[in-house]
Amino acid sequence: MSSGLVRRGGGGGGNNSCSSIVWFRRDLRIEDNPALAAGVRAGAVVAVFIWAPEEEGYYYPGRVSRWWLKQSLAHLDTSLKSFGTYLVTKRSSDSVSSLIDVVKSTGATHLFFNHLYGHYVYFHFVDPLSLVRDQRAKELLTDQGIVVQSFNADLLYEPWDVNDDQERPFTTFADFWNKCLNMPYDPAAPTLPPKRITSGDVSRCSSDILMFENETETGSNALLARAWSPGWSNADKALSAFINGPLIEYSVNRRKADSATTSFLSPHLHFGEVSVRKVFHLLRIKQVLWANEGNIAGEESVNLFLKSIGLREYSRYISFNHPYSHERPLLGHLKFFPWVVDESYFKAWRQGRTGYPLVDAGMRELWATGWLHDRIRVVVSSFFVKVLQLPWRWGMKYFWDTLLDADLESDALGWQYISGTLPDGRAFDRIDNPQFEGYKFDPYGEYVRRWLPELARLPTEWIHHPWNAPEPVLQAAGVELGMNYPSPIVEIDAAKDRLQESLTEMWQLEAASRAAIENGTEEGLGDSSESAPFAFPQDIMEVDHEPARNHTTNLPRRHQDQMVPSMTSSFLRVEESSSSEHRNSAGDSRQEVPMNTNNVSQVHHIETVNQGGPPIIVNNNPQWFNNNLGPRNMDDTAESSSISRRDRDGGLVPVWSPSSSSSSEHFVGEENDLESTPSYLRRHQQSNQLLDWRRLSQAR
DNA sequence: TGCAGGTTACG
DNA sequence: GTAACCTGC
Repeated sequence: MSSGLVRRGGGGGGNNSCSSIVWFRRDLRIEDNPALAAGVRAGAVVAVFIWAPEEEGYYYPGRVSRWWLKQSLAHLDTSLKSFGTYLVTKRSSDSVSSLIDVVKSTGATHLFFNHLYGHYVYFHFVDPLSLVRDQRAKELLTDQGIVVQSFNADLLYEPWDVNDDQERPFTTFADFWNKCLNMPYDPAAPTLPPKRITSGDVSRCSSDILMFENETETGSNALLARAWSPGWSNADKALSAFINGPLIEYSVNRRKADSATTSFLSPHLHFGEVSVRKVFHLLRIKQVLWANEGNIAGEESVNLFLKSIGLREYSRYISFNHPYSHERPLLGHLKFFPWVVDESYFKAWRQGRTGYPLVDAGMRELWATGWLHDRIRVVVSSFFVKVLQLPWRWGMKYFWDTLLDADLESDALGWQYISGTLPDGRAFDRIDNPQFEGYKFDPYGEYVRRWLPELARLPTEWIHHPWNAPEPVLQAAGVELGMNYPSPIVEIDAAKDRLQESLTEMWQLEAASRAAIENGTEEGLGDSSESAPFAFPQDIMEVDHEPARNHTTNLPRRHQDQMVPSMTSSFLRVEESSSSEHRNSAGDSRQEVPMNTNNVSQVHHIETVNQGGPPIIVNNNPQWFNNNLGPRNMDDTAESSSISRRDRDGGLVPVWSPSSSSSSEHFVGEENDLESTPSYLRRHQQSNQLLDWRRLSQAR
């Protein structure tokens, strides 16, 4: 494996300069990579990637996402070789112990890595937030005598640096983004790649071969390489191509479902192949240029594209401030929404057999390519939540499993926005009509015809509502509704009525639970303890199933936001714990941050039958995250925060603690939430506590 | 210029 | 559905 061409300093050569481990994660790039730059500055570098999908718990990456990762790592390795070293790869179920192994076998004295801000669902450590895990990694390695330093490479501004006038986190996107654009200091300017990288001593550090796909998957992935070129230098080319090409027309074209006028940067950004700060930087240059030229449309385009960058930032911001946002609605009342638990609906949606052409075209494109235009993501997810009224987390999980740019933070934000569970999200009771949206995003029906060949001969007049087409028209087009293309599985009008009823029920339950709390009737209408576990059959991906129709009565409904059926292979069962256990596990012991605690008792994963995939951790009670979160090593908030502004890299990271956003009226509904006894909102009174990581690492 | 009425966008 | 925005009198 060590075919390193130019292994300068290899084989014990790093005699007087120290050797650093650079831990690559979702920052698979050479350019503008602060951790790598720090390693190069310090001396010799051992570049490491650790594949530990078990640490993603429930969110094992989907097939196409793994394909991308594989290509991206190969690309990175090739680059590193040309710079003078190569990528050490490790297969692990525990990143931190693998890091320690690498430290021992290379004699490294430093570890550098870049922050992740996302959700993190690791069974052993039980943390909702990557930063918390990273802090723990830092402490363990510091105890081993390693100097550890971490950096921001993924965001324009660290989440804890963007606050309102009262130093509280924002709860709406527009305010957040406005603040970002008007910060007193610019985002750090992107840096150039190092000139060369001196390799650390990797002679005694073996690499593992990483398996990212099985044989079937290799076949399914064969076509991806035609459309996509993963890897950081390709990402850079894609960025230039977009900025010098389609960007100027972005404001005009961005709504077309079918167009190639979006940036296609999202998978590159997800894996950190391109630095968002570089994107921002180049956009600003164009913005200034076009503003000077009086090019209004160009300026507008930059602003709009910047906004989508801003949404990505905001998704990390939300994850940081609300570590459960991938699991549960940010507005508590949605917990009482009676979701329709109907797998045949779910299946029809996945297979693109809902009877609504725009939705179906989107779902088939997603399945076939792993890609979906942003507008169509909104259409299919909105249909999922509002028309089918399926639990939003199912849809989110399906996106996670199928999207090439699957990104838990962005997708959680998107689904919550669609579900109306953000203060600035869409209204609950708004149903978008796929027929009208069809003519908006795909006015000539070209997109539908591409993905639904059975409708290809239908005239544009009827393409988005074939159920209204006269029989002779259908016949001429070879369309037999209910036979080769389904009739709508749910009528929009019926969905509207049903949605109204559900919302009424939701508000009633919410009021009742509020009343129960005020009366001290503790559990009130608590739903968690009585929601039955939800098992899923294995046939989910079959293609030839005729979706069930006309479920107008007796729809199975649940009030809890169910755990997601696994799309890949698993048959899952969740064992409930008693609600008193919930309270206990959640309510106490937050001062201590036990290290290396195996909280099996809190984790209700009982049965996972799972073919070759990673162990899947199942839990439908998000509280289990809570019990070992907590501040330690706190600094004075104000002081630390001012330091962090001056010295952005490698220094300050706050210990996660719930944000103060619940004091905003927006989240007030959650405040009295009985099921979420230890609700992150309940603990909002605390502000983010800052921890000086550098202090830890300087204890050398 | 000011207002009514229509249109668009909405993270 | 609402609020900002545009248009025509």
